[in-house]
Amino acid sequence: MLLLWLRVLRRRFQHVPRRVPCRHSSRGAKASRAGWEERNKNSVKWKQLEHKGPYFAPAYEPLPDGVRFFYDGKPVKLSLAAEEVATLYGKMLHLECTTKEVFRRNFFSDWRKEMTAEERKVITHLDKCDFMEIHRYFMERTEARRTLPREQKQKLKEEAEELQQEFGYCILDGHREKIGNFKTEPPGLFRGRGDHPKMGMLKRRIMPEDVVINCSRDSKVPEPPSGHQWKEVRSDNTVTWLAAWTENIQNSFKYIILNPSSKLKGEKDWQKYEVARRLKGIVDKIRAQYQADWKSPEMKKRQLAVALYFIDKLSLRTGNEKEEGETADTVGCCSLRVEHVLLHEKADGQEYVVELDFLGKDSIRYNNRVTVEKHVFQNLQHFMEDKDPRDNLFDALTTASLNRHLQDLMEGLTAKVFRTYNASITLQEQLRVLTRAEDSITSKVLAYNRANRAVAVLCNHQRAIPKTFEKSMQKLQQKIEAKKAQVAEARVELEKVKADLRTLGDSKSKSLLQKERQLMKLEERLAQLHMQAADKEANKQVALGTAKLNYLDPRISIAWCKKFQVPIEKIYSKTQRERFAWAFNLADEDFEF
DNA sequence: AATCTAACTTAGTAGGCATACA
DNA sequence: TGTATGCCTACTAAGTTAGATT
Repeated sequence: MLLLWLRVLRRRFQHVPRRVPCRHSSRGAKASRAGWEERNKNSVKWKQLEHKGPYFAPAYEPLPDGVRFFYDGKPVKLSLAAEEVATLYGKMLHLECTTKEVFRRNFFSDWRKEMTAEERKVITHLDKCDFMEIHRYFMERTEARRTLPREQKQKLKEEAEELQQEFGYCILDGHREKIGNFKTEPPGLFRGRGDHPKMGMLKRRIMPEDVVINCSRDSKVPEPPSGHQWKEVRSDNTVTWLAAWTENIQNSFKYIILNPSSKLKGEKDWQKYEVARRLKGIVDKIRAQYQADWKSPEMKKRQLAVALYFIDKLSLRTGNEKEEGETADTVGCCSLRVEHVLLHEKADGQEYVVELDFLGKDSIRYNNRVTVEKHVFQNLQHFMEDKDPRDNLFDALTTASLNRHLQDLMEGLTAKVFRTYNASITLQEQLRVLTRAEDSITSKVLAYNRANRAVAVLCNHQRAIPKTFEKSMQKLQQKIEAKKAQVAEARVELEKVKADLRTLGDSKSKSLLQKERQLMKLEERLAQLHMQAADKEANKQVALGTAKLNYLDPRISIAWCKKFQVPIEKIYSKTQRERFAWAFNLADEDFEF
């Protein structure tokens, strides 16, 4: 107990890098020194790093006098601290999370901590709190900003740009690089995903005193805001972050990091895909091995073989253990429980069907039925025998042991590489199947999106159905109906011209040709609309962006664009092109993943 | 060997913004 | 010229991995 407490204390008040010792610290044993220096040399991320430190969220601005908080029907003037937290809740009143019991309980408990003793005595039930005026005030403010005259908006934009120029860049090894997030996160109420036990807790304001600055020794050290000081200034060139602080919800670090367009990030991205390409070279061997291991007499080996099969075939995440009660209950491959698996000897006319149904990352549901080999099926039956629904399916397996095994198979191989590999190889293959050189650019882009979608489905990248989906779908249907009518009309006209032609001779043959061409065009357009509608429906719940940004080797897409003369702008937005800048010189039209 | 956790990648969403449309 | 629409980006939560510690 005491030990635990000490650990918590240390976690709270120190910020000691544990992975790589500070490069200036003296080393003990001489024998380990060479190894350390070797490792350290590889892990040096920069020689020079200079920046202005984070930009802090604006101080709290008290509510104007006309905006009141009511308790039990009576207006109550809150202390500044209590008022600030009340506004955080009031702003969110229109969101569903404020109706959730856990959210309300956590919020109220944390809010009471900010109250004066006096307030705490009076405000004892959230049900009796009325934030309506606060809510209205913030909604009106948002609305006012939205309807600001053009030149005012322009001015705000310029101010934002100025801020970006001042705080949004750093110097890294002589190059001016964009920072990803140069602002500290403002205080707010924690919005976990899914059934998060901590939703509604107060995420406290970050002060300069919380922030560790990382920059090179000889650089201009950023100035803390006046009257304040940094928690620490250090110079650790084995890490890539510029500043860091501990957040109070999970007690973990938050970092100020570089933008994906930076050289450092780009190189890392390139490396990631190179590892995945190396996997391509030995994946057959790995598959053969895990298939053989399904028959191993060792339970451990069989569990590993079946888990790896899932990771490979279904592109599941590895699935680390999580501390119960600290986060939403979600799982990945290694943390699957018996309750997440259903075995069907026969289903949908197939033998050996496995049904997986669980909440994965971000509490997104994974629900899939898949036919497996008999050995896999029998192994699963065995793994589930005499277990409770809440027991782990792979009880003899951890992510660490899995990754250790993979590391032995190939340097740099970890479980997530399979996701990258399968995603990229699927894109390449689908592009090959779906692209027709003679198609229009529009059709080719459609084909690309379909290939992208195949990957997104594989990786289970979902999104909420867009709020306007039904409406815009209806609109598209109307367009289709209108086009159908046009086609019908064109047909009638064509028939009429044909009839005229028979009675009046060939004097109108030119008009016949014209009508035929017109009909064809309309039919083509109708077919296109049908395709668009089918695509829209298929995309309803599928998020394409995640795969595009994180799993698909950009060289595949760039090569495809070059080969089929599709402008890259049709595939990548401006920021995406900046992010993938590293790939443009590395991919000619016959690049193969 | 198990556990912890720093540092990094991967993830969905809200809302801003540009563009199409009336 | 204002409004609806759909795309894009900022934001930040939630994963993975591996070195250090116990």
